[in-house]
Amino acid sequence: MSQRRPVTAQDVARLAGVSQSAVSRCFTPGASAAPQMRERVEAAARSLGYRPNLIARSLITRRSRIIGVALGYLHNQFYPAVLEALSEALQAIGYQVLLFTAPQEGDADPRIADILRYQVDGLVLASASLSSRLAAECRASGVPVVLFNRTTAGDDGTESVSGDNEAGAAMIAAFLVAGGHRRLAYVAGLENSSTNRDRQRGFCAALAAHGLAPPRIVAGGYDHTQAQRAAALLFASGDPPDAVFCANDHMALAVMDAARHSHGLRVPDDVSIIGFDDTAPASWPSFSLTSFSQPVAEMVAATVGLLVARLADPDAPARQLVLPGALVVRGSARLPARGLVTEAGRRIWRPQ
Amino acid sequence: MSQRRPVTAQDVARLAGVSQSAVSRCFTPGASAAPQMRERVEAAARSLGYRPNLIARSLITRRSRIIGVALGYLHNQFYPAVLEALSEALQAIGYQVLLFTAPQEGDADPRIADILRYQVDGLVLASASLSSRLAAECRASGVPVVLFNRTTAGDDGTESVSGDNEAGAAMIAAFLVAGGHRRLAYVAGLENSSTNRDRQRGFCAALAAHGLAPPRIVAGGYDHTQAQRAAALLFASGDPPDAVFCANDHMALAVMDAARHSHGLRVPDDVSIIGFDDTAPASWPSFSLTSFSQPVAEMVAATVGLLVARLADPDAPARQLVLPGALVVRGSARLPARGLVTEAGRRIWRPQ
DNA sequence: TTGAAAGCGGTACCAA
DNA sequence: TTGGTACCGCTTTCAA
Repeated sequence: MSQRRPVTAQDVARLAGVSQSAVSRCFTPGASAAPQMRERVEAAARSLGYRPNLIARSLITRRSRIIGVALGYLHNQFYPAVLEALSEALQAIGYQVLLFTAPQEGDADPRIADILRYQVDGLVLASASLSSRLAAECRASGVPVVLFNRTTAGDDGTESVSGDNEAGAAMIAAFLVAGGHRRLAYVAGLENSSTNRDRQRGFCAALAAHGLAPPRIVAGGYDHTQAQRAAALLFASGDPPDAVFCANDHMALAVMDAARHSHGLRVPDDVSIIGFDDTAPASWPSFSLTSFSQPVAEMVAATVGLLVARLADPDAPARQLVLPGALVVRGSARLPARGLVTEAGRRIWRPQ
Repeated sequence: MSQRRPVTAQDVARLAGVSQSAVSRCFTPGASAAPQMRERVEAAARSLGYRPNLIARSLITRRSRIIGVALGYLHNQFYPAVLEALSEALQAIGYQVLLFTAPQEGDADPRIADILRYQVDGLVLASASLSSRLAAECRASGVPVVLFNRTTAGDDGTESVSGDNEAGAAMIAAFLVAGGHRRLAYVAGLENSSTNRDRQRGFCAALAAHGLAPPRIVAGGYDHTQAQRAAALLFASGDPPDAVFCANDHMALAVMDAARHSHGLRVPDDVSIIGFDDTAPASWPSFSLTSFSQPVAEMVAATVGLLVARLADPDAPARQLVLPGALVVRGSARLPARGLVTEAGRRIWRPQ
């Protein structure tokens, strides 16, 4: 029998012969209620199929137990992995994820402003296409915001959790130089993203520090198709690179495929390719991609930690967390003579 | 200035010098309000940064404009693609997605029962690990439920949208037979899933219809690692198959990688491999996987359509939609002599 | 067209 | 420990 009118606490109260407040108390963890009454109420609730209405509850408690999560491009496997981990972690402490997908291009701000009307208890912004202004706006309205895998340009007090993009990219540069490469290229991610800015800066600065010329830079937009075009630009040119650092794995896989199948190059014999993120496909034998690993589990845990802390104390100082990663060495780039170590089952590079 | 107390319609009313109900009307699409008042209210709302509280609204309208979406394993690229499309489609008509990730193993029912307390307007269940009992329970509580990429065992009246798993698998069998294969294997998905049941049944029945022996069946659990083990079982055996149908792409990629890199086999010269779903990586040159394409866009549109229809009329008859797909032919399986056609830029197989 | 008032389904305070 | 009651922020009659 499909019941049209949902069962309310009032219905349960009537059936159990108690007041509605008593019913409420029976469903409130540390509230006072006599065992016998609690039993009667629970029996009534069970028989009616009563489920407390969380919407009504949050109206008064001013806590929805919902965290908004804004994501962009789910084709890059990094994000599904993040989303799954984040959702699991939040569910484990009694929160649900209200998902918000932002188009890769264009202004997603007006649409995400909507999410605030749902009274989310917090917000995780993991899309580069969301402006920093939006983040500031959310903070102004009192909603804790954590930027994930991105930072704001000026340190405007928005909390963030990210990997060490600059150090990672610098390590990749050092690794390639140690491997004897001299003609380097960088396939860039989204121009306006903080991750791309930091990775590019770290890579270029490290190359300069090693006395090398700046890398050739081609746009990849963190996009698979665009990265294929970038590969064509690089490999069909008169002076092809001997190593390519791609700003993320998603593009690196495209570049590797193009190198091998469109340009007849051997990897790493003819060209070394390195990615960033260390997503699952990087370890697949077809790719065996050397990549800088972002510590997804730790980043997610840190994000949840920041959220929880701020929920408990809205005036806690905002922190910008940068979590260290590791260069996971596989077969897509020529190996340097030294510095390779095995740690926790992964082969990583640790110079000196 | 971070405002602790959120702005309410009452605040706006006071500032604009009108009643609170008037403010409400100004934010209700087809409500009556004099242009001049509307202007005053909008100005006041703007200056205060007022955002109608959707939680409060849904308490009275009994519509949350939230759709719950339950997903399992996001490592299989099929699901991120579905989630993105679903979220976009729902956002476009003013709904948000409340995400629910179910562990691949174990009983996720108790945790998802929670989602009902959020008063979702509808539910999309796209995880095999959710019981049909749960679906029935949701329906009983009056929440429209659509099963996505799965069906219930008995036709118990739960709506569903799926690809034509049986016909697709049968077509794959016919394709392999036409390609001259005789020693077939099937890498199975989750044992208790409807998709696996249908694909296995379709494959086996078609083989039998062609007078072939039943395929060798090994368990893959829709999991990448398990599929690698399945490949080892198949290729290291005394009588390796000359063609393997994997119940989804995610496993097919693992099997292909194992075939090539662990067992020294050439694809498709030594063994043909076919998948199901036609996810993005299938078209990557490294794999060039022949796969039965599930029409994700159409499936998502149909799902949203069912939801909307049922929201409008809860008593509409429940429908089980099965959407046709196509066998997208690439390079991972030997080609039959005839039946290959190009359609909308895809090479597909259409026997007679 | 506008405002007053009655809820929506709960929580939380109060006095009993 | 219990029940009564005043809200939470909004929508929706109903009169004016």
